[in-house]
Amino acid sequence: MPRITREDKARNRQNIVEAAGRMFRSQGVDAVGIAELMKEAGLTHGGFYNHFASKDDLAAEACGASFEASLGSLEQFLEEGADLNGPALKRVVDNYLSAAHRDASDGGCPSASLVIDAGRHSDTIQSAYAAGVEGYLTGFAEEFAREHEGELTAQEARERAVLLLSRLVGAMTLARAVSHVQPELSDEILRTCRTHPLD
Amino acid sequence: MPRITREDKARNRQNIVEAAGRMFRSQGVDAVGIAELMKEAGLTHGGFYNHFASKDDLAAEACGASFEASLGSLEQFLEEGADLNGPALKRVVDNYLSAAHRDASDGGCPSASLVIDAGRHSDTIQSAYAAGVEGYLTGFAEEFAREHEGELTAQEARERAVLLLSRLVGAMTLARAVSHVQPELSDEILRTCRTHPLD
DNA sequence: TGTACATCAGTGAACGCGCGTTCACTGATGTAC
DNA sequence: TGTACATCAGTGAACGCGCGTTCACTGATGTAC
Repeated sequence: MPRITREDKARNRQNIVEAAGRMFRSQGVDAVGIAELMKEAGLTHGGFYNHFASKDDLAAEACGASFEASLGSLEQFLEEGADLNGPALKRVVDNYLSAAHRDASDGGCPSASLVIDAGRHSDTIQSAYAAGVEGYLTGFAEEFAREHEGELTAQEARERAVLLLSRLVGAMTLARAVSHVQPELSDEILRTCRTHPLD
Repeated sequence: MPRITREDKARNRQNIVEAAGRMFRSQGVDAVGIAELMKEAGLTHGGFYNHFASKDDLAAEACGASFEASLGSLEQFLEEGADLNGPALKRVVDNYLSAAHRDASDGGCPSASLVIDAGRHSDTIQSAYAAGVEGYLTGFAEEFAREHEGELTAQEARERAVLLLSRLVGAMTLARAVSHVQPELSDEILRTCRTHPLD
């Protein structure tokens, strides 16, 4: 029917979601326009509404997709880590609180990048965000339980997950907030929280 | 010279800064328009540029003023706390990670409310934000040193301050991000971090 | 398999709107004498 | 102290701009026969 194939349409849609995922995370939902976003996906702005009912709808889907990708990486990281020496979560933390993640052009972990956007936009976005956060907490809690088998109750593992994610998100958002004017302070925040992730 | 007295002008200016402080913290800098903000201060939008060179300039000043007020409250809280039984910082944490603070209509602590705005706006704002964060860290570190006199090196007190602020900011922003769609998760985050602020 | 045609993804101009900012105007205040 | 006048804070209309969204149009694709 269209002047492109169905496969092309599906690919275009996916390109939009992925571009939005990156741009919304790195610049914030409000700071990215439809035209800019469609251009990044290799299209013109007019076609946007062939794929999504509104910008908010796309934001919610992009948020969900970003979390899905991010959680996928986390799972993979933890599985690989099980074979190496040293606790895998420690390596997750070192990666999370790295300068590279702070400066990531794709915005990095959605838990940190979208934490303010989630609260300030539609409930659709907030629901996708909350589901992603729950995914992170579950993943962390499972890993805590695995690394301290028999020593931690499920409740304690869950608590540690909440404590860890709060620390990670706080440290990363703070580090980003001051990185341009106080790079040493930004580095100090990351370094300190890397060294004592659960103190 | 003007049709109001100099005192009136100064009072108007202060009203604008205070209104901006509240509104920027609770809704974000971009979400608040000049007209809306001037109305809240009891004025019309045209007069804005008699007081400030740009919206960014006001945002920076409002950020600084919000931190000043916030740090003032903190100092006072800590001084009062010295007389009471129980560590004062524990009470600071309980206050910070309360549902009331999460839902505060004035946006609450600028460290948490402006953490994303700081990174995404002009360096003027970011500088004011970074100075405020440094103020919080110094205040916390001093109190840690006071409460554990002789047990902590200055370095260790500073580290604890960084760890605590990261936890507080992360927990508060996460709790706010999910509060409308997952109120139980939001409460869980606050409760867990209240119970184990430095674990 | 071949042909005629309806579909609809993509295009880019256009719409309405709200934003930050500018401007001509006003009139009470502060100043100069 | 009293008067004449210059100043400038406040007002509200207006400007230019970019936004999200809509629309008429296009033409290759997918479908019906």
